Amino acid sequence: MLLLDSLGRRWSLRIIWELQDGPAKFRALRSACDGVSPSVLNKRISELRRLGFVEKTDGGYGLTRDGESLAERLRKLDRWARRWDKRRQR
Amino acid sequence: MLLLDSLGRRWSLRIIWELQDGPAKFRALRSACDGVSPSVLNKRISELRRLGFVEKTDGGYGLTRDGESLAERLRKLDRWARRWDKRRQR
DNA sequence: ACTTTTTGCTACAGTTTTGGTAGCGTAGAT
DNA sequence: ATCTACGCTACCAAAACTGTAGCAAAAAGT
Repeated sequence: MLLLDSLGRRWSLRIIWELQDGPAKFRALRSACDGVSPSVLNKRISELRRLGFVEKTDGGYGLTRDGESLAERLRKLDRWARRWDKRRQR
Repeated sequence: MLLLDSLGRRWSLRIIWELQDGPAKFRALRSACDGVSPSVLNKRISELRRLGFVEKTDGGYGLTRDGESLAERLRKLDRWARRWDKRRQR
């Protein structure tokens, strides 16, 4: 599966998720991601930039157009997951 | 993000993905997943069963209704990823 | 009944990935 | 000069994953 080959590693999608409301700086992004270690975060950011999902903006790291598009898909998936979780708890 | 909390670990979504065309037995599922080690596969299967995405059927391990529903979402995401990849290669 | 094959799964050691903390070098503000 | 915030690297410990071997039970074949 192509998506998971690129984004299946830990924190990849989470980073996209945390950037969906606008750019964030390295340290802010770090604490948004439960304090992921800076080495891993840096590695992920590099990968996401190479893939074209994330870019450096004036306000920190932000999503590209592709990144925004992916974030929208993730929101859909998240809505589904929430419904699933509610059904599940009954 | 709720979905990734549950399914963010390696092979979780891949297993769902590989089961989308019908049940598979342990060893077949294993080789479908690039020969993931049996210990990890067993762990993931247990988690997915506990979450209610996978169940034991007569033909091996198969998707529950929730599992099928998730697989459908993954297919949509995969279609998006393929389009993204094509655009990207230009 | 007996052998053979297949199955799900465990055990173990080695490698890779991630976690956690400390801190460097730079840049701007005071 | 000092202080603060920044991105980022280094380092080691811990956790996760890999790869292989092999067991016990069930199924299948003869």
